[in-house]
Formats: sequence, C-alpha cells, structure tokens
Amino acid sequence: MVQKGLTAFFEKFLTKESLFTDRKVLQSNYTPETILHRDAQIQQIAKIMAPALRLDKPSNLFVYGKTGTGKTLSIKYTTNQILEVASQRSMPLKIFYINCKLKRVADTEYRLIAQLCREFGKEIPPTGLPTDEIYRIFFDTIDKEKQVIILILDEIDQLVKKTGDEILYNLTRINAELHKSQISLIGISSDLRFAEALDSRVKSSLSEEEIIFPPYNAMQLQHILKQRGKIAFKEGVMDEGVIEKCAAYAAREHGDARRALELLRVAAEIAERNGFAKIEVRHIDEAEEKIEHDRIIEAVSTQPKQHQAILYSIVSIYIKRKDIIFTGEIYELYKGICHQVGLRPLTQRRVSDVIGELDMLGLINAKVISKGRYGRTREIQVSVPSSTIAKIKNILEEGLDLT
DNA sequence: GTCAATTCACATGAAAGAGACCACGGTCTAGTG
DNA sequence: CTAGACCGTGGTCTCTTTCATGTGAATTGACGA
Repeated sequence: MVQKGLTAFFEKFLTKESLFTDRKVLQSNYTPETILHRDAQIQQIAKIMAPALRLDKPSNLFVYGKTGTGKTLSIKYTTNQILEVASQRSMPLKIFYINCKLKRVADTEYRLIAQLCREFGKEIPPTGLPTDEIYRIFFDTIDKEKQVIILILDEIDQLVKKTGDEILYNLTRINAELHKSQISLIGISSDLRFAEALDSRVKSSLSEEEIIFPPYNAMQLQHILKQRGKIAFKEGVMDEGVIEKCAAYAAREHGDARRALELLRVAAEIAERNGFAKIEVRHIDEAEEKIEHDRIIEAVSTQPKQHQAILYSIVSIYIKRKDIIFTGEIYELYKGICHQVGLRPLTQRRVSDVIGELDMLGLINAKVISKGRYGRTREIQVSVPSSTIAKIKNILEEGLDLT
C-alpha cells in the first residue's frame, strides 16, 4: 500500500517549501566570491606567484594547515585570478591542480606524472610503461614551447608517506632538465610536521616559501557560516543560535570550516525532511550524530573481507566483554572466524598492520603498551558509539556471510 | 633493599613474492586481391 | 599482402609473507648492607 501513497508523497514533496535556495553553496567544492579571514594568506600567495606573470619562475611554495582551514580554496582562488589575467594577455602560463590523495589517479609516482601528461592531452596507459618513459614523455611535452607551469600538489604528505620522497626530489630537479619551460611547485600539506621528515635537499628547494594557515576560531567560523547560509537558505530559516552552535562544534575540532558547513547542511536536510520550517538547534546535534554514524557505516562496509573479519573479531569480543582487548586475543578469534567463512588467515604481522589501519580510520582505538614481563602489545578499544556497534556487527556478519 | 639482566608478546622495518593488470613487439593465421 | 589473434617479456601496483630486529617494564636473581 506504500505504492499508492507514493505519488501523493511526491506531489506533496514538490509543493512543500524547501529550506534551501542553493544547496551546493554548502558543499565543500564550492568557491565563494570572497574568502573570509584569509586575506593575509591570499596576499602572500599572490605576491609569491606574481612573477609568473612576467614569465619568471615563482618560488616554490609550501602551504601548511589542518583540514578545512581554507588552504586549497585560497590557492585555487588566487591561481584562478592569475590565470585570468594571464589569459587576457594570452600568456603561456599554465596551472595544474592535482590531488595526490585521489586513489588510482595520482597516488603514486607513475600515476602522478601520467596524470600530468594527460592534462597536457597525452594519452598515457594506466600501467605497463616504465616510469622513466613517462618522465621522458612528460619532459618532451612540456619543453616543446616556452611556458611557465605552476603545479599544485594537494595532500602531498599522503603521497610522500606512501611512496617516499624520491618523487619530490625528481620534481624539484625537473627545472634543470628543461630548456624552455619552467615549473614551480605548490605543495599543500595538512601535516604540520611533514617537512621535518623530508630529505634536507628536497626540503630546502621545495619550501623556498612557506605559508601557514591557522585554524579558524569560533567567531570566524560564524562569519563563514553566515556568509554561506545567506546564499544557501531562504531568509529566516535558521533558528537563533544555530550558527553559533555549528561554529562551536567545528571550532572544537581544530577549526575545520568544512566540518562546520557539512554540519549545517546536514542539519538543514534533517529539518527539511522532517517537515520543519526552521533549522533548530537540536537538529545540529542530530546532524552531528548522523554524520558520524554514516561515516562509520561507510567505512565499515567498504572494508575488504580480511579487514572485516578482523574488525568482526574485535567487535564481538568487545560486545561480550566491554574491556580492553589485546592483539593476541584478536588473532586467535580471527583465525577461527577465517576457518568458519573459508578465508585464508593472514599472518599476525599483517593483522597487526590491519589493526593499525582500523585505528587510523577511527573505528577502534589502539594504543601500544608494555605489560612488562608479559610482553608488549596493543591495547584496543572500540571507539564507536554504542548505538552503532550492533549495526556494525550486522553489517560485518552480512559482509562475511556469517550465520 | 637495590640494581642490572632477563624475558615476554608482540611492534616495527625491510625486502621480496604473488597475482592482477597492462603495453609493446614479434610471430602466426586466415582472409583478400 | 595484410589485419587481427596470440604469445612472451617487461613494467606497475596492491596485498602479503618472510625474516630480522626492536622495545618497555614486570620479574628475576645476584649482590651488598
């Protein structure tokens, strides 16, 4: 009988007033017309990049800042402006933005260079060629004509963590190999200690200039939220204190503006879906819960089988005994589960790494401790709200075909 | 009682293997004129 | 003669295994007071 009501539901949905006027303003890839509280940084970036307009090579730049502090946004904004000026005078200036974290796009040396070649319109197979070959193609393509290239490498810390700093070394040396063109690099990292771990030669040439993006404070977040909210929503749909609360939540999380905007958007969606004419403060709480819940569910269900089996072991021990768990226990149970579902058990070495990965995902909380005479191990706890644990267990059971 | 040595139960690192995917060049085969 | 099918080689990439080494404090046992 649900079907009968469906048409009516859609009819009603259409006639119902939406809270939004422009939903995408709150999405993370939206570029606002003015960027608040980042004037100083944008100025600096502009100063550093400006020589590109005279076809000189700008200094390499390194940008630090936690997630959601407007690094990418500011860089993109500034470079777009430069590009506009340059293209008006038809100058040979090119700017490429590459996110190194994108899986299967630019997360290895080969793929990064291949991606660059593709930006230049060269067809590069996803694999199969030697890396040197790719470099050669890249050089040849770039060096055909005189031009200045600015290469923005977002989340560069991820790339280096995965593949080592050899790439950076190669990249910084590119200029020596080029005759006509010049490349300058902008690295964006959300890890503040990233540069310390680099090879000193790479470090000095890569971070000729450095800019740090401090986290937003609660007031600044409020500004940003107000600015976006004005465009995103109809007038007067935000209840008293909504913005303040959003900002406060996000400020607590190292001033992450992306988080704040997401919170606001989800809260609005919840309010709208439940037929409220206004976003109320309690919707923010609900939104926070929903975001966290969704994040966890998503993370759990996209894990590969082995990881799921390991997580399942952890969760089932935890449910039975809400206490700290040690690696050995998990491994024993895990082996049993593998047997049950016909999976080849991994070695303990690997399981140890997987536990580390699950920790990184924030699904569990693992801390290395020494129990003295009784060895050294990880102290593991499930770090998921108890309302979600049962759900996780179900997902895992389904994923593993456990009965 | 004190202190260094021992010991446990893994953690952590490095290197190498397995297997999937892929490009390229050479050889073979069948169809065509 | 030529297009396409079919190898073999060599490359990347991810997930693992293997082997080796590290580690921090409870415990032990020798030692001296």
